Amino acid sequence: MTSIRPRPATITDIAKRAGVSTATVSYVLNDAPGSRIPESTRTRVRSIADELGYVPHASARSLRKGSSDLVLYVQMDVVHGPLAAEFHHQLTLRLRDMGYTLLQYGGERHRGVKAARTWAAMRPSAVIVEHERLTPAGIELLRKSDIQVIATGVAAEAVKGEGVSTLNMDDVGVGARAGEHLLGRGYRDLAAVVPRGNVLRRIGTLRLRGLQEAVGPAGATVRSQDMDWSPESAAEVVRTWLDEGLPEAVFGYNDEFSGLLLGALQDAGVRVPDQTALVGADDVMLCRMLRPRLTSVRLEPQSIEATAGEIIRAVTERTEVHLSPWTPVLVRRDT
Amino acid sequence: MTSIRPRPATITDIAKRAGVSTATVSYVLNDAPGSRIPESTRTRVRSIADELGYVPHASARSLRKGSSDLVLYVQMDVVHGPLAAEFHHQLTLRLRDMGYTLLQYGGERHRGVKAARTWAAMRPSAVIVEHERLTPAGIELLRKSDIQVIATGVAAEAVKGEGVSTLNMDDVGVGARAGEHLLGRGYRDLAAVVPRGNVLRRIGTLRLRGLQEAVGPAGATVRSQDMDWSPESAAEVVRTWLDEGLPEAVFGYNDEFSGLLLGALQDAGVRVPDQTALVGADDVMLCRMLRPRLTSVRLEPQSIEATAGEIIRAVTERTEVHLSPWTPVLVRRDT
DNA sequence: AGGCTCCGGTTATGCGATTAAGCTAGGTTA
DNA sequence: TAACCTAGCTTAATCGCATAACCGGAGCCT
Repeated sequence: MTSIRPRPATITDIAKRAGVSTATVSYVLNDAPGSRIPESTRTRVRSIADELGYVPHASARSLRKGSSDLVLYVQMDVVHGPLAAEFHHQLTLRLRDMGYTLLQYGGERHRGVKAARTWAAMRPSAVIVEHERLTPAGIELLRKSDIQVIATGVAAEAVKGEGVSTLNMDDVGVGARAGEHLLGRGYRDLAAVVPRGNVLRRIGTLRLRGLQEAVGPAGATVRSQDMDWSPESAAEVVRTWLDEGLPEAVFGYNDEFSGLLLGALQDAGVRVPDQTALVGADDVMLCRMLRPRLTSVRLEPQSIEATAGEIIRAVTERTEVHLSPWTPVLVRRDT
Repeated sequence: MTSIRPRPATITDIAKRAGVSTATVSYVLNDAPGSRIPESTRTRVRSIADELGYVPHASARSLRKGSSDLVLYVQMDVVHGPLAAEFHHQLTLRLRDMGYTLLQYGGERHRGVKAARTWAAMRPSAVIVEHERLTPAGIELLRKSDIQVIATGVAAEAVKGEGVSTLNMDDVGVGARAGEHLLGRGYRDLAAVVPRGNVLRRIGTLRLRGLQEAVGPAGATVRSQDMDWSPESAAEVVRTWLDEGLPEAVFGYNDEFSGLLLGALQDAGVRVPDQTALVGADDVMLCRMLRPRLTSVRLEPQSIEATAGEIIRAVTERTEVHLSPWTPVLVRRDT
């Protein structure tokens, strides 16, 4: 019952059938410049290759050539906002044009040396990875394998200066923009939530810091509170506010958390924005689904194309680049 | 200025330093069973490997072994809902436990033979891919390279019977469940929207069909309309309804589209659900952010673990499996 | 003394591809 | 007629690794 497993065709197979050497086949299929092979042979080789369904073996090729066309994008959370999605897409296309293959690896949740070993085993040209996953030892290991490292995410700058490129997200700026807006509207008694969970908490803390730094000098205060991504948690937060006295304005970390808060506020009979203003962040479609429509801080890409181009430069020319290609901008709506 | 590029350490480097042959190194590092190498040599080799930051070259290894540990998950859109995300994560972990590496390739938007060639070049053990990207010729090419094919998505069954495994999504069932619910509540004049765009339109059409088949026999009618994923488009749809007469109930394709419709309905002063009921699908968090809370049809995973297990079976044992592991279930809320 | 076993390795080969360096037959030129 | 081209290939080495097969010496048995 064990059917014979098909073996992918190799240049050797083609060579045999065409009655030439593998070298010739290789020259033909790669259109090697300067090789003197007549058109008749070329067509014969090519048609046989076609007939056999030949597909070059990428890793055999890169093993021989000693260079890799692989770029690894390490990211475990598949869902990550429209901005990142667009960026990822652009990057993929442009890398492909440069002869690279961008593969996303969402495998392990691990970090440091262990993670670096996994990535290095694939011998990519570069690894694009959230900076939280990097440790000095991990970076060292990657560099020993001549793999470019590009750190992304919140405060990617933190790992700067070790031969690592960075792609920074100005989360402090996001908070600041929210703060400036609320201050301008005359609010002084502010509140903010910070999400629980490893990665999110970091981002949240930075956004909170931006908010505080923006409103502090004007004498405004910010109460902050942890929150989970659930309606129950939102309700609890709102209950605390009702107990302590409703803040004049709330910065809800991002649109999704703000959406939960808005629901909870409405349940509690709080009029938004009359009694309490609300600002989200990311400016996702949700903002325009809710009534009242949610005011938000969006990260405006300065130029996704240009950014992708810089990343490419880091990969191909093996230079170090430091980017922070999103400008936080307030989008004012009803809340 | 051209600094010398570091060369990743190889077993040859280790062998030289340790004063043994590469074979010994290989045996040691792979803990080859049955080889008789004393502990003293083992520790020496291992510590040198460590010192050099040695990481095995995955593709050299698989080239030699003649087998690939790569499974390719071809998926363009990074954002694909929480269900798909969870599934992807499970799959990754379980495949890893079996010694496979799941990589996501979102490269090209292309399909058919050209796409198949790209995938085949990486010599994966299996390719998991939306069935829309597969053509008979493409499948043929993959099979020639001994690559397992697993088709996913809407009506993946369409490509059944060619040695291809399928992972089907019961979108007809989603529509049906919505229909049954609305019928049960006594509505007879229904409306539905179908998203524009290649992939979404297919899903939408299937959900619509399910709805129609469920309510048709009872004499209910379904008006359907195209819609874009934008507030403007939602407003236009609502305007049409106001002109033609408000439907008693609406099936909004999914939660996101329903959210937009809800906003537009509220803007038009329509009371939901009193004047018009609304049912979404996917049961995302958004449902619990909106007020009124959105009723939705969720695809309940029968067992993500079991499903992942079956996929693994297809990959490892090279068998053909056909799965449809999500059951559509109505989640009743306010609308 | 000769044969056997076991230890601690080594040698050799090949996976699929690339590529520098040959090599041969036929034609051209001095 | 000999020397020299050139077209059209082929040979062989190599990338990093795995693995079957082998090998020399020490110790033991008969």
